[in-house]
Parts: sequence; structure tokens; C-alpha cells
Amino acid sequence: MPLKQRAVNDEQRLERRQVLLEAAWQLFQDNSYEKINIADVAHVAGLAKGTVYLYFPTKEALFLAVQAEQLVGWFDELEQELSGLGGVGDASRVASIICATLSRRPALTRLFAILHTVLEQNIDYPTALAFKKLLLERILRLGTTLEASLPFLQPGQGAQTALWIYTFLLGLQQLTNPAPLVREVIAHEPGMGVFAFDFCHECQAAVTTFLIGLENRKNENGL
Amino acid sequence: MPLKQRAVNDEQRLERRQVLLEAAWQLFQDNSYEKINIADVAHVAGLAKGTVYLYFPTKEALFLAVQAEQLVGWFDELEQELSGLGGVGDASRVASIICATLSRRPALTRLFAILHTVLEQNIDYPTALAFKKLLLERILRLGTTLEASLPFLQPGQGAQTALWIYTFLLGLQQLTNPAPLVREVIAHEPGMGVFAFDFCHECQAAVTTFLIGLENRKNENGL
Amino acid sequence: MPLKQRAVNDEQRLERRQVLLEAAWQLFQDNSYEKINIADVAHVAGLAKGTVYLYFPTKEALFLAVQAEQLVGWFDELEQELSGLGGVGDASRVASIICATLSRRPALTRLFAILHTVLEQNIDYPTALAFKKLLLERILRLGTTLEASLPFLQPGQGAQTALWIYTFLLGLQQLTNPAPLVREVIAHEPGMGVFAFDFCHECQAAVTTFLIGLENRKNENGL
Amino acid sequence: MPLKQRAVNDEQRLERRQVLLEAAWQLFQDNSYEKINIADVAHVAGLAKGTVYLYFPTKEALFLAVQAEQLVGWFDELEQELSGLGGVGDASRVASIICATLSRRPALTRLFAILHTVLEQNIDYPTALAFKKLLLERILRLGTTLEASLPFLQPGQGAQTALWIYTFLLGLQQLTNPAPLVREVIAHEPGMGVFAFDFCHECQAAVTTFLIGLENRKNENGL
DNA sequence: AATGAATGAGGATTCATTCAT
DNA sequence: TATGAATGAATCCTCATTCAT
Repeated sequence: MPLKQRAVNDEQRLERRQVLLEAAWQLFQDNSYEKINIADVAHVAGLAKGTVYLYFPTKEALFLAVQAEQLVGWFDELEQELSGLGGVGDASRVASIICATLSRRPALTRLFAILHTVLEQNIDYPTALAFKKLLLERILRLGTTLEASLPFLQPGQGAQTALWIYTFLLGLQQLTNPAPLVREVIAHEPGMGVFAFDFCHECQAAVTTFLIGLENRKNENGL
Repeated sequence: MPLKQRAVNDEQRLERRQVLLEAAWQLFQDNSYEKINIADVAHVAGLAKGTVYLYFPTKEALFLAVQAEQLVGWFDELEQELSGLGGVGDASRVASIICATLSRRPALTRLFAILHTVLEQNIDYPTALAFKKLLLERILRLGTTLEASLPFLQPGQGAQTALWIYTFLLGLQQLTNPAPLVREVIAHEPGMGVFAFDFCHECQAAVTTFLIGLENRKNENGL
Repeated sequence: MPLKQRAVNDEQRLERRQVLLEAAWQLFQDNSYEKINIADVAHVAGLAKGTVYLYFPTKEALFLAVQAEQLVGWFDELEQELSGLGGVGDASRVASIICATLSRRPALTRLFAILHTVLEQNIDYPTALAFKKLLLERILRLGTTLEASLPFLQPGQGAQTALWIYTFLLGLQQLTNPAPLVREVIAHEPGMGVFAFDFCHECQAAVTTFLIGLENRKNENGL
Repeated sequence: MPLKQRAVNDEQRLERRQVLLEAAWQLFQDNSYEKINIADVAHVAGLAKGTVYLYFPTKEALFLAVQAEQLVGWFDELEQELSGLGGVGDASRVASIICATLSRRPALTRLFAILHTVLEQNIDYPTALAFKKLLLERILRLGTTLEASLPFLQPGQGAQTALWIYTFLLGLQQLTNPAPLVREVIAHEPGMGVFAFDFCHECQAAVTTFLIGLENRKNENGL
């Protein structure tokens, strides 16, 4: 007995798809990817297990879609705030914005890490292509925005910079989200303070440094 | 088929342990962590499944030991080459050395990524502590070496720098080791060239930039 | 190969559950609990391994359900036959009925033995409670029936008597179901005749004796 | 490197065997049979794992020997105390002695239960024979003692009585040693008091009743 | 006789995915 | 389109036992 009204037109289908994405994202806040199973997602979404597969061919595809959605959300916010700088941004301010927007999405970097480790391992060509196209488009757009915000960036350097920052964030999330036991080790054992990263603080410092590096290379021959 | 005689003294036991570590490491070159099972490791080592558990209490402990060993190997080489610079290193040369030593260990950064995602999730306190102590010690030592190589680094800044570089590498490996299918997408689709990272090249450029950033911050108030 | 259509309503689900219970019970006739695995049960039931877990959360829960079902069946028959005595039963007749009904269920007492040794070790509170409630209810009801059948039993003594008889049967089954090898020893070696119990015969004699004991204590102060 | 002095004569061998039996018995006080492994026994005995197999061919044989030893100890004590009655025992006193001697050995009845379920399943013919011979001898001897203590017992009825009592005890131990969770259910849920057996109390009452039954059957034709 | 390193059989359970209804 | 019953692959670890030393 189907409890839910059928989604007969595209709008309803998109709406249902959205419900699933949000269910998955919600579960991901508090659980590791492996701990989340499709039954949970379906339950949170108020749908049946089989229904999930009407919208996403695999678990990986589902979370890749979550990834895409969150990525767009982050990039949108990021660009909006960067635009607010009005072309007079400096390294520190840009770094601040990146940290602030990411701090509001603590699970996003964790999702990034899974992207390359798990999600991309089990999808089909069109899905991979679509995702990469999206990512490419946004990276390029972000690059343009960065170039507009940071006067010292030369044309074309923005996208590269965006990718590097993205790369650094990918690593940073892993170091700043240790397993509970490791967190305990760091907290209790003397000398382990070096590992007691704070994401926001590190992000701020490292991205600033990085941008300063870029600025000071601007007169050298390109990377 | 390696040695079959029983390991009756400590030396032989260490040797056998080594055989297991190498078997695991070898399998890891071509397989994801999840795909590798203890039976495989035992088989490659020429031992029985149960024997593995005489040397390592869990699969995670085994790969953590692999990690420790490879880490030490890399740090040793890294420091040796950095020492060769004789205190007159610049950002670019240091970056070169990091890239070169890592290029000889293409699976190492992948192992790093697993460290924080999987390995540290399922080990006990003493194991975690021992590993973190090792890591701490080597990071600090590397920091000292970096300070010696890069004159612009202030005392105490070396370890921080080492950690940042390590962080960046962690992220970089994920981007430069895409799944086969994703690699295909990148290769075949137009415009995807931006994602066609070459690990060595990116590493070189980004680490250099980063170090330049550090150099140019040296007169500002600390991070 | 039993029904293969899906169990979509409660009736069909109960039917399928029943098929599983019967498969487990059938296997238990000829195998020890440890020797039986879920794959066997599934196979006999004509289902897949995973399907078993849709109906029973653990192996223990499955066999506890078998136990409950067989218990009810036995108690039903027992009470029916005891009721047939019409309140003029004596020790011997009651003992006969117990023996006769149990003789038709040679594996039941073996299942009882496992109940306390294995099944109750690995179940959750609600399951344990439900089973104990069932057992309690039937023991009490049997007690009432016994009181009706055996005039010398005082009010309230029936349940106690039922439990004692149950206790004795529990022990008796262990002695009358020796391992094949032990059976061989008993058969071939001289003087071992003492151990050559016949369940029915022993049950008859011992329960009779026990009830006579109760009868003759009736004038003394309570047990 | 053998840590222990070698047992070169029979006396030393027996002594070492004894150490193993006591280690096994000690571990059995607080652990289920399945939880105990040979490595533990060896460790407690201060010997190596392999050494255990010089004295007992299998785990089952080891615990069967434990059983034999404890059985003899119990029977010895039982007979001694029964002899103290001086031929003027009544049902109640005999029951008291049985309960008292068993109460000092809370793990013994648990061992009995395992005997028929596990131990006898995996031993060889000579071992089974030897054990059964021992058991037979002691049952018969206990029978004689019982006949001496209980005047109403007819010649030859003692052994039968001993076996019946043994049978009852076998069942009783299972009901009086519920799994922790079941114990909780019994304690917390209303009406479950019926299952809150006390071994000693039940034993006393039931054995007494049983013996009274025997006494009152003495004029009827034999069981 | 003693050791302990080596062996390898053995099994319940989860869960992504399919498909009959 | 929705459901949820059915599937079955996939795997780490224990531990009794053996046997080379």
C-alpha cells in the first residue's frame, strides 16, 4: 500500500528527490557514510526503501547528488560574500570568508573526503561526467570571483587558486576531525597539543599564508 | 614463497612481521584498503590466515604498522635530502625534494588518507598513542630540519609548516588519484584539463607558493 | 520447495514464519543446536539466508520461537489429556500422560536444555520477558489442571508441582539422550545397564513416585 | 625454552595433571565452558598451551577429567555425611545433606549439564568407558549408602534412587542458574516470583518429597 | 617433556539492490 | 510510481589442535 501520493509530474518528482537529498544530508551530519544505510535514508524521508532507487541508481549516486547540492550551496554563499568585498579584498579577508562559510557546514569537508575515496568508485560515466562538469563550472566561476576580489591575481590564476585552496581544505578536514579515541589521545597525552587543530583557525592562517605566497610570486614567471 | 621455518626468536619474529608488512604494502599498491582482506595478505606472505593475527591483532593494526613504517621511510629520506641543502635552501628546492620523495611512493598519500578515515577508527588507546607519538616526533624533527633549510623560518615555525605541508599533501593525493572512471572522464571530455593534475607538478607549485607566503609573512605578527 | 510467492500480508507473513519454525524444528530433530546454521534453516525452508533475518533477528530468537511453539503444543496436548481424567486422576495416570505426550516429542526436552544454556544467553529483554510470560502463564494453567486432576493437591500446589516435574524432565532428557558413542558404551559394556534408561519408563516411575510423595505430605506442614 | 622442570616420573606427571585440572576448575567457577580456552587454562596452570595436550587429548577430555574429579569429591563427602546418619536417616535429613554438599559446589551442577550436552560428544571410546565405569561404581556405592541410611529402601532400590535424585539435580541447576538478563526479568517483572528458585530450598523440598514418595510405594509392586 | 608458532576451518549477520505486487 | 519482501555476497576473527624446535 503506497503511503505517499505518487509523483506524477516533474515538479513532484524533483520535490521528492529533494526530500531524499535532505534526508541523506541530515543523516550524514551525525553518522559516517558507512553507518548510513538506504533504509535509514528512506525512513527519514518518509518513503520506502525501493523508492530511493527510483530516484538514485545507487547509494553512491545519492550521496554524490548530496555532494553536488551542498557544493553549490557553499559556492553560492562563498561567491556572494566574496563579491561583497568589492574588489578590494586581501588575503586575510578572503581566508576569513572561506573559513566562515565552511564553519557553517562542518560535515561538508567530510563529504569531500568521501567523494574521492568512495563515491567516485562506483558510479557510471554519465554521472561522473555530470558531476565533474558541475564542479568545473563552479571552480571556474569561483576563480573569476577570486580574481575580482584579489587584485594581485593574474587572469587565469583564480581557478588554480581555488583548486589549491580546495585541496588544502580536503586535507585539513581529515586532520581536524580525528576519531574519538585519537581525540582522547591528543587531549590527554602531553605534547600532543600540536595535533589539536582548530579547523577555523588553521584554515584562516594557512589560506592567508598561501594567498600571500601567491601575491609575492606575481612578479616571478608563472607557476 | 618466503621462509617457512618457525620464527622462534625475536629476530625471526621481526623478520616475519616484516614479511607481513611488505605483503600488505604490496597489495595496497594496486588495491583499495577495503578490497584487501587478511587472507590475501597471508597468502602473499606465504603464511596462514591465523598467523597474521599472531603479529597484528586486527586488520587496522596491520595497516597502521604499514603506515608507520612507510612514514618513517619517507621522513628519513626527506630529512636526508633536506640536510643535503646545507641551510641554503629556498622554497622551490624544498618543494622539489618533497615532491620527488613522494613521487617514489605513490600509494603513501592514499594510505595517509585512510589513516584518518579508517585506521584510527578501530584501534585501541595504546596503539593510537604509540602511532601519534611516532608521528609527533617525526613532525617535530622534520620541523627542525625545515628550519635549518629555510633561513626565513623562525624558531618553532618548522613544525607548523611541516604540518601544513602534510595537510596539503593529504588533500592533493585525493585529487590526483581519481577513480579509473573519473580519470577517463577527465581524459576524454573537453575542458576537464583543469582536473588533470599531475601530483608532482602541483605539489611543486603549491608548496613553493606556500613557503613564499610564509617567507613574506615573517615580518608580520605571527599567524 | 515451499511457497515462493511473496508474503505481502500478515497472514502470509505468519505462514512464512511458520515455515521457518518448522524448518528449524525439523533440523533440530537430527542435529545439535550448534551444528545447525541459518543457511541450513533457510535452505530447508526454501528461502534465502537473509530472509530468515526478516523474521527473526538472531539465531537464538528463532530457536526461542521454536521452543515457544513446541511448548504450547505440548502443554495444550497435556492439558487436554489431563482434562480427560475428569478429576479422578491418580499419580500413575498423570505420569502416564506426561510420558506419552513427551514421547511424541523426543527432541523437546533437548530443546529445553538448550533454552537455559544457550538461548536465554543472547536475547534482549523484551524477548526474554515475552517468553517467560508465556511460560509462566502455561505453568500456572497446567498447575490448575493438575489440581483438578489430582484431588490430593492443595490449592496453589499445582504450579509448584508442574515446575518440579518440568525440572525433573529437564534432567531426565540429558540422561536419556546420550551421545552416540556413550550409547555404544552403555550397550556393549557389561554392567552398564543401569544407565540404559528408557525415557518413558523412567519418567513414568519417577513422576509417579514424586506425586505419591506429594500426596503423602499433604497432612504435614507445607513443603 | 622450557620454563618448567620436566615431569620425568609418574608422580611428577600426576602432579602436573592435577595442576591443570585445578586451573580448569578454577576458570570454570566464573566462566562458561565456551568462554574458557585452552590457552587460559595453560596460563593459569603456568604451563604452555601445547603442554596441556600432553596430558589431555582434547578440551573435552580435560573437562571430563575435571568432572570425574569433582564428582568423586562430592560423592565422597556425600557418603561420609550420609554414613554419619547411622542408619536412622529420614527423607528430610538425606535431602538436607544432598543440598548442603552441593551448595558448597555451585559450579558442579553446571558442569553436570555440560557433561551430557558437550563433553560426551567429542571423546573417544576408552575415555567414555572409563568415565562411565567410574560413574557407575560411585552410583552403586551411593545406592548402598542410601539404602543403609533410609530403612524404607529395599535392596537394589538405592542406585535407582541415586540416579533419580541426580537427574532432578541436573534439571534444577538449569532453572536456578538463569542467564543474567533472565534473572533481571524475573526480578523486575511482577508475577515472575514463581521462577525465583533458590537451589537449596527447592532441592530440599523436592528431594524430600521424592523420598517420601519412595517410602510410600514400598509396599506396592516395584516401579 | 615442554614449548609456542603455525594452522585453517568455521558462521552469524548486514545491507545494497532487485523485483513481484 | 510505490512498496517492502527477498536476495546472497562478502568477511574478520577465534581457538582447538598440530608439530617443529
